[in-house]
Formats: sequence, C-alpha cells, structure tokens
Amino acid sequence: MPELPEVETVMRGLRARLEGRTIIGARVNRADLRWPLPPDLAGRLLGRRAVSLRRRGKYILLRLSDGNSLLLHLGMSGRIMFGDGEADVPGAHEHVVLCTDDGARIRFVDPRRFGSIDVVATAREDSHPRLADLGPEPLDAAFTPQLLEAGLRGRRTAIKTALLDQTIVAGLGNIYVCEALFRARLSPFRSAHTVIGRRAQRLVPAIRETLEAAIEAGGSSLRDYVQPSGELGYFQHAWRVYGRAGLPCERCTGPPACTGHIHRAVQAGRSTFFCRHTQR
DNA sequence: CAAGAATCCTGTCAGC
DNA sequence: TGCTGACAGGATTCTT
Repeated sequence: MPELPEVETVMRGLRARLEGRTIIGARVNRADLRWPLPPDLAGRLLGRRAVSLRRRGKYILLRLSDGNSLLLHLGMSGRIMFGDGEADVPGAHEHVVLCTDDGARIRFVDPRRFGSIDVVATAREDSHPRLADLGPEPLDAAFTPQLLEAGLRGRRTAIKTALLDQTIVAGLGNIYVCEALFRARLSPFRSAHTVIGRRAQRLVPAIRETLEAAIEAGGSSLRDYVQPSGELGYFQHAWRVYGRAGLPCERCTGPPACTGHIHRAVQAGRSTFFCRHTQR
C-alpha cells in the first residue's frame, strides 16, 4: 500500500507521538507477519526510550535508547493508528500495540500481514538485509539523472518495471511510478536503458515533484488508508493516470478537443496506467 | 545475470 | 442478499 509519501507521512506522525517518549507497555497479538516477529519483541521494547525516527525507502526506523532500532515495513495494508486510554479488546488485525509514558497508544494494524517488523543494532542499520541493497533516496540531492542512468544501464526491462525495483530507486510503488512517468511524458513500456540524457533529466524531477506533491498532500490513500492521526489521506484526488482507465487525459483534453484517454495495461503482473499520446 | 511468474493474506467490489 | 472471481499500495523466492 503505502509508498514513499505514505510511509513518510506515517513516520512523521510516529515521530510526533513517539520521539523522546518511553515505552511503558508493549503487546504482541500476532507474531506471524511477513516473517515471524523477533522473539520477545515486547520485552525488547519495554522500558526503552524512543530516541529518533527516520525513513529509508518504504521502511521506518525507530532508534531506541538501548542501541537497537526497530525496523518497520507496512507491506500492502499496514497502518499505524493512534489512540489513548486503557487496554481493551484488540481490534481486528491489531498485531502490535505500544503504550508510551504520556498515555498514548500506538497500534500496528495489518489485515494482509505483508508487513514486517525486525530489530537491528542501530550501528548496523544500513547493513540489514532489507536495507543493504536499497537504491538511492529519490528526494536526496544525490539522486541525479546521472545516478538514475547508472542504475538503468544495461536493463532491457520496461522503465515501469525498473522503477519498481527498489535497488534502482528506493520508495517508488505502483501508483507513483505511473504518475511520475506521466509527468515525465515517458512511455511505461520504453526499455529502461534508453532513459538517458534528456529523458533522464525529465524523469528525475518528475519523480521528485510527484513524491513531494504527495507528501505535501499528506500521503494518498486507497480505500481505507488512514494517516496516523486517523484522518484519511487525500492525494488520490490528484491522481492524473492511476485508476483512471477510460477517463480523459488531462493533457489531451482542453480545446482543441482530442480523443486521448487513459489506458490500462499489465506489466509484470501489475496494472499500468498511461496516456498513449503524450507518453513516449 | 536478468526477467517474469508464483506466492504470501485478507478485504472489497462488480457481476450474476 | 449471497456467491464467485478479479483485483489491490509490496517484495521475496522460484523458474525460465
């Protein structure tokens, strides 16, 4: 579910509630997520202070006062929900619950259980198997057209598929790849290694602007995605191609009217939305 | 090696 | 209303 903008939004929400707080309660209701949770996860959290939080790709890292970090991935359907009050009957799919010293309750809810939680020594965070192979952060200044070209070099697969590969760029998912390619006017079917020169110079800012706009909007949502605050995200209203098969392309309409509309195709088993006329 | 398919799991929605 | 099949934000592992 959550792609970089949603994960960033969730991380910021967690930071606001968790940073500097001590974990005085921890409960695991279900340990069989994407992988089994670390043994005695609750015991390893209890009494620790949350020092700081950051995001890497679609992962959230929570640094604890004992030199370890919690590594969290939301998978397809993972959400963080906040609430106050007393312990109660666990809600559906409420797998992990934390309580902080200021009375807040933080719940990890994940119906499909594609999410994951692990504990890693803070000093070795970036060597964790899930993080070690991640590509550059698309919002970092270091993410240049040259760097993207280097990642795409020799790749004969479609640019759409390549951008979903987290070792080339970290954090993009199906929605924002479609949106970024539309913004860059690049066909999702174009062979990845042909995205060089001017095309790469269009794509990098297109990716950046797409993600920044989504973060600005508070993360988009599909159906039941909820921000940490409990409010629904709303960037979905700004989608230009994703989920818009059959609807007019905003670049093809407008006088003089043209018949261009958004198409849906399947690439590597995932839906791709694009405009045939304006994306080459 | 690279690329595509199958896989994990639950919920929702369209169509009959 | 109830059933069935298709599909969904991800990423790993297995096959070609």
